[in-house]
Amino acid sequence: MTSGKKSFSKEERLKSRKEISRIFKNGIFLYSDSLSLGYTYSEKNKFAVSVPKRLFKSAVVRNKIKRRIRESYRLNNNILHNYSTKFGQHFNVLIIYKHNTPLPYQTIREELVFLLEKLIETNKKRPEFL
RNA sequence: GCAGUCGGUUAUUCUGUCGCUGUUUCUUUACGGAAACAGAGGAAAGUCCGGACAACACAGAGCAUUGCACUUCCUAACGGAAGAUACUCGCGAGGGUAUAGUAACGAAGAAGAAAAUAACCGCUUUUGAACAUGUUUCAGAAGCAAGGGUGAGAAGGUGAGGUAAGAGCUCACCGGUGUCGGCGGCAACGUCGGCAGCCGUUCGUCUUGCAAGUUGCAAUCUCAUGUAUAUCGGCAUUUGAGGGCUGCUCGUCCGAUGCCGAGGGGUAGAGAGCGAAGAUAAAUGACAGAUUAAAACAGAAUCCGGCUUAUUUACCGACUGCUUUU
RNA sequence: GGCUCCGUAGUUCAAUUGGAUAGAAUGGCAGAUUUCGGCUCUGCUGGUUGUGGGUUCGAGUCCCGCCGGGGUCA
Repeated sequence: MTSGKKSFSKEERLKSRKEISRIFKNGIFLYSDSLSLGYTYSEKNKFAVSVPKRLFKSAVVRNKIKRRIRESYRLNNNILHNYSTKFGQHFNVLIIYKHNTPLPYQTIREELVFLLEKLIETNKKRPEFL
């Protein structure tokens, strides 16, 4: 695992259409003020972002939000990787943007960190799902 | 100096830390790693046009449908440039819209007498009757487009002659149409002069010329997974039932490895198409600092050429109006 | 990404070749009826025809540009 480096390459992206629809069908969702996090268990940590076209018509705004979320995941994914190497549990994670105005980078990063820690705590409580 | 018109250019750059996509090279048994280079726009947008490219079964002919229609030049085509004419907005520089033909046919609601073969009111002459004997009233005949209200549009306009009253009925000037000739222009057309007949407007059908097969990269092809050329019924039997994502007809082509119907099964991946940006959950970024400020509109998915729309800052060129000074 | 269709009262739909005040049901409001409410009856209200231009004497209708909402294709 490349947990020491702050990278976000093709390997860590959630690409398969099947996996994403599995999250929507069977996944567990956690919420913060402006983000939703859906996840399932898997063999490797993977990550994807979605910003609905319903909220922002402009492609420029949608791209900007996606880049902010992806960047904050890249800088903070060691939270998830450290947990995985310790307990041997991996996740497919999907982040959906909910807020109807584009938020600055700082607040997005704080909310994402909050959600990732919440994800780890709920799984610590329920190890029987392994 | 201020306000404005038209045309054009520009669309940040640099440093540090971390990171993404592609190509090439090096390295490694392999996973991988390192370096170098390249990495959104003037509109990438809207999808409004046209073309390339691809598939479909396009020989060809006729009919229909749709679109376009001033002139010259450029273009593969859309379209563009420069002009012409008419209308229109602006004090102006300038901007916008339209443009083939008129032989034939049709329409123009309400209002108005009448919407093109114009007599309702009215004007004039005349016949008869009435009694109030008149510049009268009533009834009839004939002539008249000068006046009237309506309307987007009313039978060329003004003046004079003329007449019972009137009228392009005649004349002068003006406007418009057709035609002949001169001059200018490659041309559309402009301008000058002569002649003709006095000449309404809008729209549609129609006629002429040119162009157009349809569907679209989620097209299409290959591989992998899966599988089923399953099964049943009907049609047709060598001439034509049926068949086209291709407007209709003729013709042509396919046609038992056929067509139609019933019934039920499987895939949701990869590559080519696809590019010196080139992905396939889809890259071109985040933070800090500097540049006096980095801002507007906005993010490539087959490519190219236009059109239209959105829009910031700075600058350049040509020109217009107003004001002040010389 | 391509192709394609549609925007009329708060809601569901009409409106002849372009022809006059854009109509109907339902809803809302007021009144009558009832002890009160509902049902019922009567009257009123409600539209810049998505938006901006153009053609025309006249545009919901025809033409062009924007805005918004669907459908479809592998």
